[in-house]
Amino acid sequence: MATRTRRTERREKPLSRERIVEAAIELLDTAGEGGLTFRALAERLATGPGAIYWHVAGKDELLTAATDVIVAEAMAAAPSGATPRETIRGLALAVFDAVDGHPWIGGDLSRAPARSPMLRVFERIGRQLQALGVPHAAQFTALSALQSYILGTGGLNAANARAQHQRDPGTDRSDFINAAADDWASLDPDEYPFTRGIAEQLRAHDDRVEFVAGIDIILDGITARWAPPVGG
Amino acid sequence: MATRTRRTERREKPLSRERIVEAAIELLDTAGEGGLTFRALAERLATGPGAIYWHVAGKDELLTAATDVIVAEAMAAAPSGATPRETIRGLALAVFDAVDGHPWIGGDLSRAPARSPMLRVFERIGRQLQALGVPHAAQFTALSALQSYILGTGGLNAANARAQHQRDPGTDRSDFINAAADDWASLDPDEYPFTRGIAEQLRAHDDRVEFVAGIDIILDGITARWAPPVGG
DNA sequence: ACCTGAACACCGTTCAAGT
DNA sequence: ACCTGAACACCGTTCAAGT
Repeated sequence: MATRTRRTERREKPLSRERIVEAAIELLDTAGEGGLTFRALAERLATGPGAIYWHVAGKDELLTAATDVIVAEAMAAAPSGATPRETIRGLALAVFDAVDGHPWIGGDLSRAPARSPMLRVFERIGRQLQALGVPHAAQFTALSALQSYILGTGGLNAANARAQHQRDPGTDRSDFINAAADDWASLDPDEYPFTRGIAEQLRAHDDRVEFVAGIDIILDGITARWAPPVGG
Repeated sequence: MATRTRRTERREKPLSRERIVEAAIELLDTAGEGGLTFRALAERLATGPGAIYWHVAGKDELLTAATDVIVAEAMAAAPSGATPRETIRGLALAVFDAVDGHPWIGGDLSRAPARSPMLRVFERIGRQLQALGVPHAAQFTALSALQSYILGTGGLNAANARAQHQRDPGTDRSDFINAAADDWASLDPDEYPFTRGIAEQLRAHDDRVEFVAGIDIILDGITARWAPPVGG
């Protein structure tokens, strides 16, 4: 502490897994998925690429660890609602907002949850399904439907963010949506009557509102089948 | 045609975009997502990597073209059901089975549909929603819910296939599921009571049956809200 | 017009050598 | 125990040169 070596001049804190993951998140948030490089990361940490391998096994593990940090933060912030339905909405929205803020987690969310914070999300949603009165035999099916929907929306939003950034980094989200809506509106009326017809709904929609509407549709379907109407 | 040059000896047909995409699909099906390489592809086509760039813009376009071929084939094979609900089931299952047979399309399905065959899938599903009696103002929301769910399941299945292949290429699907179920069953009862409780349902479930159940749940929710009970 | 294949500018990862 | 950075074995992509 008292002696100041060249190393401590270049780097305030010693290297650690935590600091590496933190730097990786910064890099991913700033430069996108393509920005996470062992060389860029090493430069940011004022070391060589080899040093990182002492603390993490490889790039996959690093990305997974970064995703887990984001999800765990989102979980900690998720409010507990007054009803099971509101709590499920809150948990689902926490995941939605996490992807919105860090689109690069979208691709990694679907990996086998194993012991990740994502397992905790679905544990909590599952308990609310129980509270809703879904019988034991139907719980796996009910949870699976919600899981596919939530992770699917995440993946879709991540893909959209990527496409938007790739087409023109300076472009706004609403410009991107408007371009897509224009595209739909210009489709052949004989081949795509339905898609043409909802082009203006695409233009005017709010991703977050649509997401919650989907959650409610699925919960309606679940409760109609399995939960007593008084409980829903 | 009559003269036989060294080139025609090494390659029966001339290079073409179609042949390149076809070879890419074979490579992806055989060796997985990591197997698609311009060098491997060039070798298979008995040419140099540069030749491929004359016919396709780059790797992204190649992967997209390959995905589109698989989806288009799946669409062509999708049967038209007796009711709107059965037709939607058939279309959704066609996508499900396509991902099952070619897991590498899972990651690419969520890209902006633009003019891809995927747009045709959702056009057809949308028309069935119309036939079901979903009013115009709710059609975008209803379709979005189905879309997120279908693509989400696809992404999840693709991720599972990847994880399974990565952990142990020789392992069977049921071994993989059993290992996950064992994992769930061994979780801390205080922290994960719900997940523990559905471990045996995970072990016994059938992906395809669960997928259709989810489609039905969503359609129940949609019809309960928007379609007259006689029409559902 | 189409193909060739060496070359360029990157990657993730390893590893002998240092402290 | 932890770090360094050159080196290895790859990539996608380009491009001068061929036919």
